Amino acid sequence: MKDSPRPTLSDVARVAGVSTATVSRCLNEPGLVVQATRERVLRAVEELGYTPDFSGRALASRRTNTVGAVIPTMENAIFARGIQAFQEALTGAGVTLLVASSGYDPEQEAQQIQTLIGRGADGLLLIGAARPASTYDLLKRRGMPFVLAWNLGAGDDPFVGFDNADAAARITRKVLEMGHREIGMIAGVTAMNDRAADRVRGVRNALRDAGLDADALPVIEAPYSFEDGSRAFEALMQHSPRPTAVICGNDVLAVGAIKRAKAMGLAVPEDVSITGFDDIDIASFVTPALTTIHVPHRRMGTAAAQLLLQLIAGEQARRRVEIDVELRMRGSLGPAPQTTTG
Amino acid sequence: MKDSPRPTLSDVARVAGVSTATVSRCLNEPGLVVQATRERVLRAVEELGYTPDFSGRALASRRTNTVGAVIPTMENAIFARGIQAFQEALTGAGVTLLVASSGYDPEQEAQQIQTLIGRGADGLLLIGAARPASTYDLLKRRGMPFVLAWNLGAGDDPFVGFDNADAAARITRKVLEMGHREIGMIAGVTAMNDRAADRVRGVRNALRDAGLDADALPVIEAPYSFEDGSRAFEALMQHSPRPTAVICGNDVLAVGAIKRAKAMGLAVPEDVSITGFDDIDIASFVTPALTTIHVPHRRMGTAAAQLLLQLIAGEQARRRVEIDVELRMRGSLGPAPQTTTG
DNA sequence: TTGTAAGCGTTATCAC
DNA sequence: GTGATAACGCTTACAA
Repeated sequence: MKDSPRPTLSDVARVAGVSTATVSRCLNEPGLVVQATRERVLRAVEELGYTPDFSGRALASRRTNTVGAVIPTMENAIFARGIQAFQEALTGAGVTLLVASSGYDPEQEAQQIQTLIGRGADGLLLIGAARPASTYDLLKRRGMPFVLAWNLGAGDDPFVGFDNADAAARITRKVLEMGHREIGMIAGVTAMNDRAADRVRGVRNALRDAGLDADALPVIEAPYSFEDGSRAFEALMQHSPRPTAVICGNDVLAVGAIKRAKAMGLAVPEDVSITGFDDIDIASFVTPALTTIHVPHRRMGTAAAQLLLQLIAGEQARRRVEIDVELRMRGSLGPAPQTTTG
Repeated sequence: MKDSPRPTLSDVARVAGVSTATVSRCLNEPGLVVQATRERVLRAVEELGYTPDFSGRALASRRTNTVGAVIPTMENAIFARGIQAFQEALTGAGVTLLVASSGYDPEQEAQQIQTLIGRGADGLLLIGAARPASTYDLLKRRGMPFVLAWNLGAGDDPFVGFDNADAAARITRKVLEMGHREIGMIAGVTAMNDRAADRVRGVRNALRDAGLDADALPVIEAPYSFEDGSRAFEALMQHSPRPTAVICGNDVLAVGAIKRAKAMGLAVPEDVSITGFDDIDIASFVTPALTTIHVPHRRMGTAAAQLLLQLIAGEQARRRVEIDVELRMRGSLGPAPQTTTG
């Protein structure tokens, strides 16, 4: 069990008594090689434990069969799900996925994109649409196929996503419809996150459309954790007048809010309604279950893979794929309580 | 904004009016090049938007500064967290991470390992210790540094993990200490998952040590989802005698179990106690909060990165890093109810 | 059907 | 300090 150096194509060729070209053909186009030779070669491959070297292959063939994805973080359940599905779809097509994470930092994202290009990625998956023009320039100068996901793309950039602002407006209209007028929002951190920012914008739009003062909406931003959702909720309840409904930028914040509401002795939804966004597993498991926007993250990942593969293959494809999201009405949103001050 | 082919080292060399060797030096050992030349070269790099080609570099230098990780799935929160930390630590050291997922299938894992070796990974992170001997052979024949995580390694294989069986035994002893004698278990799927299997074994060991019949322990296996935890709980409650405590193989199953218990009109922990494992965020957020085993997933990921980097560098290192896990006593585990038939 | 040989983009060893 | 030039492991015309 000693450290043998990695065997190369020529090692295999020597052992099998053929040329390197034949070995290469056996591995890539077995049909071009006669059975007897093929068996001899494969036996040598087996014996030496040969694995093709990716760099050599990529360099010679100018193809990598690789795509890259730059996501903000794996610790967000929605990306974990979506990327898992994205990967499964790629694997099915014989393509390898390289994942990098940017920590929501556009500079890091640009850096990671450079790295992935350097690694020969045939195409890229990126999250959201907001990034420096320089990053788009880079992509386009290189003719690098890319797909944006989890949001709509601007211009004619290819995307597989949905309108975060519109969805947020939809859930807000529902809240208004239930009679709420004192509304607060717990948003995800909007800096460098167009999805979070769009959701805030959507809520404001809906308020404005209903003739309310959108600027008066109290918004507290919070990182993606139950605990931060809880804290933000408590802070929001200090606002006067106290909100009867709290719209959250994602389900994790909403679950945190529900928990704190209960701890504060507020009944949900009798005293205060709470809504989420994303419809991750826990949304239907929390009590009361969360009224939220259902986003089919896995389906989005799969569709993104399909589009990206088509773009890479240079096939004709619908470049702008809008994914349907749905309002899921559950127990956490109820009618506004009767005001006692009438 | 047209598709320019990727510029190469010689393009830069030509534009800067120097040799490719000089350009290479500018990028890798700037100290070896005089300032004036360096500036000229860097300007050319900038102008052309040159990015080094990874394959060419890897081929020539026989180094990749890349490590690979093969995890079962990104959809499990504990891996998402641990891998995120692993990646951050690597990035800090200038090393790129390639992530692949195996779907808990040892054959796919072996396949992914081959791919990562082919891509020139300098080292690998693998989850758990149970895999075919052939996989270990492959690794060792190649002299490929690797680190196992989330479990102890056998022999002197390097690992950063903890004793799943021991931890499960610990929580079981606590359950026994609270007076429970009718115990049931909801386990993760144990096929091809040594962590899940070890946890079942640990529970049985503790029962045996307490003089109970370990073989009589009702165990239901369930996939990693709230819903499956719920279903398994309901099934387990049909068992006679009905368990007064249900030990779950992970927090997700436990949260599912708690929810169903409430829906069945059983108070937790008054009527039935429920415990988890992992201590993911939701464990402290569910009501009642989950008694569970706290595993520092991020710390494990960071430590795994450190060990792997040391092994790759050929440095002396403690190869067997056991991570401390702790029993977190919370509301979901209470004293056994008094038997009415006693 | 198989072999020969010319690259692919980089690094690294020599000279100069 | 800088420039030729030979690898690195593989694919792919083109020849045989």
